[in-house]
Amino acid sequence: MTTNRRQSLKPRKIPQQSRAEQTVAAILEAAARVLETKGMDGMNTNLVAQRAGVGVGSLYQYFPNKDALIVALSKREGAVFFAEAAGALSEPTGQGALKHLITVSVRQQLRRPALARALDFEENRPVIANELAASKAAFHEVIRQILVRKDIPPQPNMETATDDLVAILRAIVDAAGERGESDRRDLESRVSRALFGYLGIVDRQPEKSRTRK
Amino acid sequence: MTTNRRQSLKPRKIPQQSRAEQTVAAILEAAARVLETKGMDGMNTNLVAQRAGVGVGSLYQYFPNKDALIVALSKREGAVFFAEAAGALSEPTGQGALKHLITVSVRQQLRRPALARALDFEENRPVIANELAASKAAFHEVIRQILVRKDIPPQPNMETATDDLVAILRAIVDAAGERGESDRRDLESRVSRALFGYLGIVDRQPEKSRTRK
Amino acid sequence: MTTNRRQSLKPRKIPQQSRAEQTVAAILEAAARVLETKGMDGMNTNLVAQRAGVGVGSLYQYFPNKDALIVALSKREGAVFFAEAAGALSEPTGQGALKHLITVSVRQQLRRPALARALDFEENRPVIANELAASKAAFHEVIRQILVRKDIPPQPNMETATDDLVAILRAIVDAAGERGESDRRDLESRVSRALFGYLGIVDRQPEKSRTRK
Amino acid sequence: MTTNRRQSLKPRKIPQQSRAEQTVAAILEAAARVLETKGMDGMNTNLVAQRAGVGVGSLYQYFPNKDALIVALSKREGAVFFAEAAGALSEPTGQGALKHLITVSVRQQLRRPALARALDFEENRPVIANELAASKAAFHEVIRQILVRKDIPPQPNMETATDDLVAILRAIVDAAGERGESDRRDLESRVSRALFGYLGIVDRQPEKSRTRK
DNA sequence: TATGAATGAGACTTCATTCAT
DNA sequence: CATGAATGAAGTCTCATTCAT
Repeated sequence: MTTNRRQSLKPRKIPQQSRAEQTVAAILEAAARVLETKGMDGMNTNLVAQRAGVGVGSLYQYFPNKDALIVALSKREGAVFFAEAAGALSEPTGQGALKHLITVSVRQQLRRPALARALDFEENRPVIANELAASKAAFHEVIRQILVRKDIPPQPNMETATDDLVAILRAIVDAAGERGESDRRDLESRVSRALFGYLGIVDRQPEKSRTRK
Repeated sequence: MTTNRRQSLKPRKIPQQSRAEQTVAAILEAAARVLETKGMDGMNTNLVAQRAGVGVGSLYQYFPNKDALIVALSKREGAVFFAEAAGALSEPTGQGALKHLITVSVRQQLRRPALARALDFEENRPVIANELAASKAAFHEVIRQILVRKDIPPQPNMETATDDLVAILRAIVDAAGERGESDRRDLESRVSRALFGYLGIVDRQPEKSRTRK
Repeated sequence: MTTNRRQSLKPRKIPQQSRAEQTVAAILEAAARVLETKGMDGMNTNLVAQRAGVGVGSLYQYFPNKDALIVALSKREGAVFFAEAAGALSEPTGQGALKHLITVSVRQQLRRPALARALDFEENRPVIANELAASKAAFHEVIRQILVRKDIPPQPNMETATDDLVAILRAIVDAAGERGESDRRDLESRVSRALFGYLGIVDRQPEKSRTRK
Repeated sequence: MTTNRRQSLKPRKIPQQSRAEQTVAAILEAAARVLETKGMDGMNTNLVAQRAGVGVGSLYQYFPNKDALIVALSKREGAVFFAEAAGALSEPTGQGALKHLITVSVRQQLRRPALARALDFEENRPVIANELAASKAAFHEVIRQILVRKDIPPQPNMETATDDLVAILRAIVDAAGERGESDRRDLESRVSRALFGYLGIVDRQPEKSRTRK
C-alpha cells in the first residue's frame, strides 16, 4: 500500500538538537535522490533511511509516514523557489514580471529536473495537495498579481488562467528535463512564447533571438 | 512493487474467438474504470479481474503482467484517437490542421479525463514508454507533417517542438479535467492560444470570440 | 501495534472449495495452539501461518487482520459450547438447569483451559467484544431464562446477575486451569457453591460429596 | 514484542534523594494513567516517560524494562491494600474478618477499576507473577489465617480455596468496574453471597438488605 | 543524572503472480 | 481455458532499549 493510516502529514517533531537537524536534512536529501533516481514507485522508507545513513526508526521519528516525506520535500523545494518567484512582483511591468517568473521557474525546474518532475506528479495526489494548499495558494496569488497588471490582457477567469500558466510552464520544462535539455535560454524562450500566446500578448518586440538550431 | 519479472508486455495471445475478445474487452474496461476511480495506486490485478467478472487467472491468460494491461489500455485509447488525429492531415492549411488536431485532442482527453490523466502519467514510465514507442512515433509524425506546412513558422527543432506541443496540450486539458471543466469550446480556445503562441503564429484574425467571464 | 486499520473483522471470504475449508480450519487451529502456548503477545500472523503450514497470504485471504482471527476463534469455541448450554433450558427446574450449565461450562473451559483463558481476556477488548455482542447476548438470554424460573430467588438486577454468574464461573475455572486442575467433579462443586450462594439459594440437600483432600 | 532482554525486574536503584523519589512516583503514576486509559496495548515506555514529564532515559534509569514498571505498579497498588487487608486479622470472628476483607478489596478495586483490571491481568503473566510471588504469598497467608477460624467450615484444600476466593472477588468487582458500577454496598453484598456460598457458610442472618431494584 | 535522538528487530499487511483442479 | 486458492517478497510502521551529549 502506498499510504497507511491517515495521520497528520506534518513533521512529527521539530529537531531540537543540531544532530537531529542533520538527520532530518540527510533524510530529506536521501529521499530527494531516491525519488530522482527510481521514482515514487522505487522509493521506500527503508531505502531512504539507508541512503540517509540512519535507521528507519529515525525517519519515522520525524515523518509520520511516507507521504509526509513527500510533503516536506515539496515544501523544501518550494521554499527557495517561492522566495525568488515573489521577487517578480517588484518588476515594473507585468510582462517583465512574467519574464522574471519564467526565468526563475525554469531555473528551479532545471536544477533537479527529475526531482521536480516527480514532485509535480505527487503534488497532485489529493492527500498531498491538501497539505500543500497553502503554499500553492501563495504562489498563485503572486501570479494573480502579475496578471492584473495593465500591460497584460484581462483574463476571463483568473483562477483558470493561473492554473493553465503553471501547467504549461511545468509541462514544457518537464518535457525538457526528460530529454535532458539544459539550455535555459532556449527553454525560457519556448515557455515565453506559449505563455504570452496563451495570455493573448501579441508581439513583444521583433524577437531576433529565436535560435535556429 | 510496480513490476516483477521482466517479460514481454505484449498480449499473450490474440483472442480469436469472440468469447475471448469479450473477456479481453471486459478486463480492459474494468482496468480503465479502476484506474479512473482509484488511480494507479489503487489498481491491482485481483480487483480488475473481479470487476471484469473473471478470475485473476484469466487476466493473466491474456496479459502477462500488470504493465501489459496499462500498455493495452493505452493502445486502446490511442487507437481511436490516432485515427481521428490523422484526419488532420487532410486539412488544407497547417493552421487548420492544427485546429483540427486540437479539437480532436481536447475531445479525446475530455471523454474520460481521469483515465487520460492517469494514462498520461503511466506512459512516461520507461517500461511502458518503450512499449508504446511505435504508436508515439506515428503520432509525432502526424504533428511533424503539420508543422512542416507553409503557413506555420519553421521550427528550429522539430522533435522538441512536437514534444512541447503535446505536452502543452495535455497539461492544459489535464488541468481542466481535474477542475471538472467540460466546456470544450473554451478549452480549445485556450489551448490554441498557447500552441499558436508557441509556434510563433501571430495574429490569426481579430479574434472576437474571447469570452469575458 | 495490535490492531491497524479499522476494517470489518468478519471473515473476508467464505471458502468455496474444500481445499479452502481445510486451510481455514488449519489456520484457526494453529491460531488456537499459538494462543494457548504463547498467549496473545506471543501470537503473530506469520507464526500462525507457518504453524498452519500455509503462507501468510493465505491467512489474510480469509481473515482481514489479526483480530478477525480472534473473533473467528471465539466463535468457533463458542458454537459448540452454546449448543450444549442451550440444552440447559430443557431441564425441568431452574436449579437443574443451572447445574447443567455449570457442567457444560466447566467441561468447555477445561477442554482447553489455556485457550479458554486467553479468549476470555481477548473477548473483553472492545473491538472484539463488539463483534461478539450477538453471541454473547444469545448466551446471556439462556441464563436469563434460567434465572427467571420459580425455584430461583428473584434477582434484583437481571443483567448484573447474569454478568456476575458468568464472571464467577470463568474466574474459578480459569484459576483451576492455571493450576492444571482437571477434576471436573470437584470443580463443578466449587462453582456450584459460589453460584448458588450468589443467587441466594440456601441448602440444596445435605451435600455429602464434599471431598476432603 | 512485550519484553526484550531478560533482566532483573527489580528497580535499578533505590532513590535516595527526594528528587529521584518524585521522579519515580511521577513515572509510576503516569504508567498507571496510561494503563487505565489505553490498556497494556496502548502503553509504551516513551509515552509513559512523556506523560511523566521526563525523558525515556530517566525511566530506564529507574526501571530496567517495561515489565519492571508493571511490577512496581503492582507493588505500589498492593502495598496500601495489603496493609488494610491485614487489619482483617484483628477481627474477632472469621466471618467478620472475611467481611472486612471484602470491604477492603471492593474499595481497593473500585478506587481505580480500570487500573485494577489491567493489573489483574498482567499479574498473571509468568514473568510478572514470578516477581510478585512474595507479595502474593503474604496476602494468601492472611486469607489462610481467616479460613482457619472456627466459624468457617474447614476447606478441603486451603490453597485452592484461597485462589478461588480471590478469583471470585476479582471477577465480580472487575465486571462491576467494567460496567461502571460504583455502589459499594451492593457490590459487597453480591461478593459476600458468592464467597460465603463458596465456603459453605449457610445463613448469615436473615438478610433484609437485599435491595430489589 | 537527565535527556531525547537513534536504532533495528519484528509485527502487520498487500498484491503480483503461479498453478492445481 | 477458466478459476480462485495459495504464495511470499517486500513495504510500512512501532516501540523497547541504548547511548552520546
